[in-house]
Amino acid sequence: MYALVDGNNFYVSCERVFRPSLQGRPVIVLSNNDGCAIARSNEAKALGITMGMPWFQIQRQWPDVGLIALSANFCLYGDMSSRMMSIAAGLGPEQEIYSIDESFVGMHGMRGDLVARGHAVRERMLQWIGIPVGIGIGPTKTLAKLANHIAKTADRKPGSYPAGLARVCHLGALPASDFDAVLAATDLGEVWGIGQRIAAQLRAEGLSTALDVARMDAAMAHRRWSVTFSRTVCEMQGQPCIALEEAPAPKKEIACTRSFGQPVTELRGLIEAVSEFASRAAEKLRRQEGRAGQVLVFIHTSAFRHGERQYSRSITVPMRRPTADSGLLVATAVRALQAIYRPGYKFAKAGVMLLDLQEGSLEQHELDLDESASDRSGLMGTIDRINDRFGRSTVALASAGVARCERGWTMRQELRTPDYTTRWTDLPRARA
DNA sequence: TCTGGGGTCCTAGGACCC
DNA sequence: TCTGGGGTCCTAGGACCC
Repeated sequence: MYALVDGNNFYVSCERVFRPSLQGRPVIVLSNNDGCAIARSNEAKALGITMGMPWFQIQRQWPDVGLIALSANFCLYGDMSSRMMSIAAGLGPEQEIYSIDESFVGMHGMRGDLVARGHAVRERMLQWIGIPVGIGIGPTKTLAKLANHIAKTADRKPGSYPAGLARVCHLGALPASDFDAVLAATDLGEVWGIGQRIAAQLRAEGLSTALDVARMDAAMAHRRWSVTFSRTVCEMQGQPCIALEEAPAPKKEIACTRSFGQPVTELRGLIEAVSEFASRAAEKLRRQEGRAGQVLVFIHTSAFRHGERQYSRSITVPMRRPTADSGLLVATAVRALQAIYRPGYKFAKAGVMLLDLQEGSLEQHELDLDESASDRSGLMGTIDRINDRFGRSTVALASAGVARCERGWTMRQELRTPDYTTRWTDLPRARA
């Protein structure tokens, strides 16, 4: 058996822990640049605000409903996430951390009442960190995920499912007829692995529910769609095809990309942005002790501005040898940028990706008489430790721009809450 | 005026090889 | 009139996830 523990409206719930006045009100959390909604409280969902809806449109459509919007505070969410994961780990012997607010737990060989155990962990989560979660249990990860959806929906919309499935739902414990009835009441689009495209194709075939998917022929699903989708069908039938991954695999590519707070036309601004993105990506790379063999840089204008001239280009540059040196990666990224930059456009977004990643231990050395290319891994380690201790960009490369306030490209975050749990000066105060 | 960021996997088709 | 067969590797693009 597998369980999936998932925070309800996670980012909103994190904010509510430190601002209880947000309880019961429509609250949304906005993406970087305060661009669009990426988390919604139940009240905001009930209003009709959808995932990814642009903020300017939401303001226009719901001007007078007391809606509270907050800029995303990923420091806070990341810290709350690790607390949540350690409590979720109490559910069973194995754990996979699947995303910032979701964790699969392997419950193989566990005896006793798994539903009661789920409720106990859920209560502990509420009491210890104040985050409400839903727990789904099933014989495969896909069914656990579906059970989680049912647990949360039954909680939020009474009457949609039998009340006993709310908050903690164990699909593996249901009699066959009840199992079928619950799946028949669930849209196929809710199944993990079925996105918009496949959902539309299945509907065109006359299928509409999760039960219809569970009754498909897996071999046919492979022939007509893909192996990936045939695995989804098998998992819906209770046959595990997707393993629990306890240790996170090293990344195969690392990206740092951002939309700008304002359009950028000058090369100078783009150089600053690309320098910063490349060094952020290099930091992530060193954290997994990897080296990059290639650097990709892209820039593009905003596809949403229909009246304006559009330009979009990317370029991939190989490194002479794989490296994790910020200086080399930044210099390469800037050279790549210069090759694709064209004046006269309003650039909206840029990004750097590190590709062809390899393990640091496999480094190939070469006879090198050029001192400028000497090994600076010690220096990089020192920079990383300083920035870990004193905060991001305490030490940075000068090409990323020194006067932060003058950089027009940095993102807008006008509605950001304090870093309650990760910065001494932001600690909440308790009054007697 | 204003529309996020970071990933993975699979497939098809072309290049290339013998 | 006639023009092989089989395999691998790489890349771009699609689809999916949160």
